[in-house]
Amino acid sequence: MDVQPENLIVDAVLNAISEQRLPAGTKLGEQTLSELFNCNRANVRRALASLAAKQVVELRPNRGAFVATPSAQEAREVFQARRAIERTIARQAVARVTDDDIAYLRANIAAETEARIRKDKPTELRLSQQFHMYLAQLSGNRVLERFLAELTMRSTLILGMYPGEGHSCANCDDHVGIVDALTARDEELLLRLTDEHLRHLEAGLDFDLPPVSSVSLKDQLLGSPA
Amino acid sequence: MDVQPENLIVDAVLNAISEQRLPAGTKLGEQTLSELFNCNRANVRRALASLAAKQVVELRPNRGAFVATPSAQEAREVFQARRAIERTIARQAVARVTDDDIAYLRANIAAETEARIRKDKPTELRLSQQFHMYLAQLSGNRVLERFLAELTMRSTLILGMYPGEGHSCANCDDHVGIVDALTARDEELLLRLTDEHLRHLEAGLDFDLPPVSSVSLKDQLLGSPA
DNA sequence: TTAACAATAATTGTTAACAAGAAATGTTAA
DNA sequence: TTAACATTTCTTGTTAACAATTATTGTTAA
Repeated sequence: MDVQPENLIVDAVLNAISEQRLPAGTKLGEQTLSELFNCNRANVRRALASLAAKQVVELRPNRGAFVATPSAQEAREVFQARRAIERTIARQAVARVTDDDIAYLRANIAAETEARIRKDKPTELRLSQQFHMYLAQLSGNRVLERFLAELTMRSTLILGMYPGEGHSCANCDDHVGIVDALTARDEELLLRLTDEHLRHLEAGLDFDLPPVSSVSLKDQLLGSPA
Repeated sequence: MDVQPENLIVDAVLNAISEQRLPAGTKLGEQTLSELFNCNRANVRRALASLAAKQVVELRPNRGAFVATPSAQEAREVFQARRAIERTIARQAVARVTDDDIAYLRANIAAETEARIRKDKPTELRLSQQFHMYLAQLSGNRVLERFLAELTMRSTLILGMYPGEGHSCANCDDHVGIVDALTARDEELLLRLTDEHLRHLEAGLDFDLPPVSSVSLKDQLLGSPA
């Protein structure tokens, strides 16, 4: 059995968003995608509908599909939802985590740190998301896992739209603390650190400055006229 | 601007599931729906894809669309997710609730109680779901609201599949307690009652007895051969 | 009667052509 | 040069016909 082309498209778009190669607002034309993936438009439309259901793509009637552009309000809601969900995930994870899991998580953090030093932002972002999603898998609750998958994706979009100070180091540090709490099976500490970690992320956002001027071709071709 | 037929279909199916007129496992044929709603198959397929994204419909390749049949494991996951989400919703609600909201909620409970006495199960189910969704709206968090909409829908399917004792009265009583806690702005009590309410619902399920034999025509035509 | 097989019918999946709408381009007049 | 308008081009939305798969029915042989 071969892979459905629509899933290929969905995964490709999600990966691109995960690594911030696709900025918020980018138009996803049907013909463009159908040529890129050698498939007909029906598959493209299914893929776009699926991405829209995940709130990662916005479908404007007669206008086309665009990478979602979360507002400041949505950003707050996303992070509040993450706190609600990751709290429960953490409680489940601390009860189910094995030594192998902890080894994996530490390796993940090491790779993330290394990516940060290499200034490889895409890899760093992907690994950070992977960290959260691994805990979600660990929880054994696929409903929460699916919800969090959507929320981390939207979080990446939000981080791309409202980039405050680059607090990537703080991110790794937080993750280390979380794994330490997991290792100690200290639930109370884990819950506190998880909540604080998400608040750090949210606090680092800057909603004021950039209305994120159109990322049109002009800027990409001529560079920013400082 | 007229209404998109696909949204009509989605709403109709969701309403039917809300009132348990559509049992889990029911086949949703494309032609059947396209004739019912006087539209072409493209609209039907979009609607079914949308319902599948909400986890309310299962799409089996080359086989068609069926109302989802949540397993016992999924049921547990759904209720755990609800506890996570409704906890945060309750915290937001208690901070934002107005007297008008409380009046609405009490009227809703009254109607629910009356429906129970009338033995009007569909209305009772719909109103119970409405109660939870009103609190979700009150929270002001549309992400959580959307998640809960999916979860309440799946909960109704679950209640239909694994019906334990009819604890509808307990349901109303729980709701009364929740509104009382809201009225008193007693957050701690509210959180406790909300959590307990969801645990009551889950505890009332009976996973053992009915593998829910095919709800095929036979039973509907001949009745159960006691 | 039952089981296996064959033929038929019905349903889903795919494709391409056409219609409708929006964006881009080009033109004209102030 | 700019602004408004008309034309063209491109993109999305819709429809219907066809292909492929599955389910059903009918038949035959044990």
